[in-house]
Amino acid sequence: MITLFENIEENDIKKMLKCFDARKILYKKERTILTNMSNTTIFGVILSGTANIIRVDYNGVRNILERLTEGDIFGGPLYESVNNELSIIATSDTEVLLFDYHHIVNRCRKNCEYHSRLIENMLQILARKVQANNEKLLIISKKTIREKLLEYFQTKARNNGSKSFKMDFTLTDLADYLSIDRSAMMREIKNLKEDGFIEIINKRIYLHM
Amino acid sequence: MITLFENIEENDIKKMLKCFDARKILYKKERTILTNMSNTTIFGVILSGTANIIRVDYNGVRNILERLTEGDIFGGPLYESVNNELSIIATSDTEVLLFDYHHIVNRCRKNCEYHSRLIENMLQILARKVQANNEKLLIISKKTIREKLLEYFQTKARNNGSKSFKMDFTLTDLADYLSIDRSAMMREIKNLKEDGFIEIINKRIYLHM
DNA sequence: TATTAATTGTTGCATTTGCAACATATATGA
DNA sequence: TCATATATGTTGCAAATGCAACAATTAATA
Repeated sequence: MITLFENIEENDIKKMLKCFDARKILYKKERTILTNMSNTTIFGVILSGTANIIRVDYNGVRNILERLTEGDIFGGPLYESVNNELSIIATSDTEVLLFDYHHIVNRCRKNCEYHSRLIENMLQILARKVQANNEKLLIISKKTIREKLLEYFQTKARNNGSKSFKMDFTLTDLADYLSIDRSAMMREIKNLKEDGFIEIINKRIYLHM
Repeated sequence: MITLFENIEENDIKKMLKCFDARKILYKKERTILTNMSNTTIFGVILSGTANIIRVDYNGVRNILERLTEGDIFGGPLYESVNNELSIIATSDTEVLLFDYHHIVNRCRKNCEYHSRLIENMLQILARKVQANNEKLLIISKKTIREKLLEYFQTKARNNGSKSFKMDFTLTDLADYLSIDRSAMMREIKNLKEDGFIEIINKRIYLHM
């Protein structure tokens, strides 16, 4: 899986980060990495750890938009025209690299050769993000909770090249990720078990279909 | 709005398209531009016209994933791991340019200078697509039909820099876009009107909030 | 290890939604 | 222009969902 600095010399990376005025920051679990991202060009890369992009609306309803892990990118330009309710929250101790998005898109005067490589990496990462977004759209576009769960489970299993996968969400978070009521989801998971579609053995879900 | 060949000389574009073995094809309204995209690297640009990316599942439920207009890109690599139920359908007479995605990512031996420009344009387009995807995710992540409609209307109006916007979907298509039942949506639109939230005057929606 | 916090599991009930089946209006094409 | 197709609008009803409130289990931490 390509990362932003793939195939760039250690030395060149250092130079670039200096040129970008990049800051490496460690966020403790539960801390807010970014909020109110619209109209900023701040941009980040997860170096280690995990984070969630969440929306909490005026009713206090929490929605997990996306789950970020090592190598993932985030920041203003990707949510530009989007409203101001988004935050990025560390879900474990998480190290991020922050800098201004313009440094990626606009070459500086020096026009370093490795900048081309950076842009190519960025392109790949964005293509992957589009893909992931489309996957999620297809999941939550399903009408019923049952179908959403099945589509989610199948997608996870497929990406795992298997008929099973390890849950990386708590069930509470999964409900917020799928934008459904938790208790209704529990009810449906129970149904899926009873109907023999799935089996859950300590945090691993097995698909029988 | 950046297009794929922005800032590339007319002549260079011609050379590139030859090198890419690109085909320009006209699809009549309602014709299928692509289906079964997973595991292909076929890639396209809309030159003129409009198209929808749709999913029709085993129950015959139609879902409009995305609406494509001039300058938009589409194709295998963006839906790679996604299932095989997707199709791209022309919604008006539509001219597209088709070629293999590899030509974008992998520079050929000639290593033409304008290829860098192409990749930078592609990066911008992808970033915009990520943004658009996130917008849609935030809309359909709302739990109720009422909230989905309001979020959709507000997003459209905001992108229009206004308190109103022109509908570019039929209501039937809007329901498929938002993944909700059409009749239930009509009911809710009626409620929104009665509650004074919106007003619809021939295909233009005015927000009063 | 004891205490507290968080997660999982369950249920009744009101509300929302989807579905089916219409009527009406508007658009399209022979 | 007439006939047909498509889009809009409406309703009753069954099914699915969200909400609230709770118990039981598991995890976190003082």
